[in-house]
Amino acid sequence: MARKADKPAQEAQLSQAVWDVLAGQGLDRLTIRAVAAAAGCTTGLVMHRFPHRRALLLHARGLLHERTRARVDALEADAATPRDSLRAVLRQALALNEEKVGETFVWLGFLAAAVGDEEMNALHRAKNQAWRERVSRLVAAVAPDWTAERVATVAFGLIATADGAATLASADPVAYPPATQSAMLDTTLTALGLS
Amino acid sequence: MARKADKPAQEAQLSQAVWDVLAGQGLDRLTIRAVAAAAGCTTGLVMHRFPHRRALLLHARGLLHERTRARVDALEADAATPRDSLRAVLRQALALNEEKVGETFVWLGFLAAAVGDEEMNALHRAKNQAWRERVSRLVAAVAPDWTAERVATVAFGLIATADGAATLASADPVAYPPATQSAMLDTTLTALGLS
DNA sequence: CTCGATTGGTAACAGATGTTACGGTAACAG
DNA sequence: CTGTTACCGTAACATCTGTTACCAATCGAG
Repeated sequence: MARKADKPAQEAQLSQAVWDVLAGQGLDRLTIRAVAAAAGCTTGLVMHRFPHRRALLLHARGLLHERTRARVDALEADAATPRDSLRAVLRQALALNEEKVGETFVWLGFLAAAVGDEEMNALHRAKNQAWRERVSRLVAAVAPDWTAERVATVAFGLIATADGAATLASADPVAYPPATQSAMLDTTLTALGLS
Repeated sequence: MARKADKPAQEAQLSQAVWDVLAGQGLDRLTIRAVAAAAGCTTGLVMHRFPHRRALLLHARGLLHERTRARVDALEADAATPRDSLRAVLRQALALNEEKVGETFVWLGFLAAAVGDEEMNALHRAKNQAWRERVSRLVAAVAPDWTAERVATVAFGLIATADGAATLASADPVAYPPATQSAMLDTTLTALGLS
């Protein structure tokens, strides 16, 4: 072998650069050169780590999924009751702070990029299915006597509410501040008998 | 004057072309030439109608808003009771048919394009505020004894749910078919005491 | 120490993109 | 009928994009 190069670390750093550009400048400015500049390297390194642009995006997309999964796992493990767990997991999907606003922008950018890109779309569907199963499991734990159909319907509603609220809040933080998002989530959970 | 040219009609046709490209090929394929091809004209006409690309996108974005506003107005006028009105208006925000799936893709594309584009973002905020006021008004009509704060919170929740469901369903129509979306909305409305 | 392999930067290339300049053409005014 | 003016297609331009080819630097193996 030759030089010591921590490939996974570099790939993670490049993925981070993809996030930064995506959250800060939008999808159309997401170019190889912009990513390289954000990562503090040249386009050469980028193209040595990833065969082409799509591979870079797909890796960054997977890493985003992995990061949120780890965070949600920790939240779920730390919660005392199923109710707390469900609420905490849904709260982390909201755009309650600057970091989450950026993350929602990134999520939105990837979703928009998935239009007309089957592989990206498949990645989204897989991640979303895991997310749906998790919320369904938590709902079932809080309401053990519900039918599977009602659990699925309510889980869908909660996911739509949380993702939709994060999207709205990211695009208009003034109209939907953290306290408003939080109150809305609690109101929804209470109405559904889950709080 | 010279040749007869129905400018508004052409602008609308070009906006429709923007719409088609955005829904069918995604945001990164939304180029002047692609729009011209979809509209069946040349890039010359496009650049004669609009000073630059951004103006074209902004106009198309406004037209999308206008179209949905007209549709929602009609639904609200046709409804017999406030409850029916609220339900009908929220249902049209879902992705219940192929056309609405495409429209959601377009909405998503514009939202992603608004990242890092202040003018586009301002347009989104204005449209969203009108949407929020409308839903708030309908909720208040169904539940006249609620406080203004509860009305606002519930309206936010309903908008987030509908928009989120439309987004999820557009990206994964198999997992979230029309019947599932519809059932979810009714479940949410019932839980909130609005059906 | 030397050779080879690996790493990563430089620069070039082909293609696409937004935009502009120009020319022909059709309709209306007189 | 004719001149003028709005209309719009053609083609060029400069720029930006993804991608590739090439080369210098660096480190481990023998």
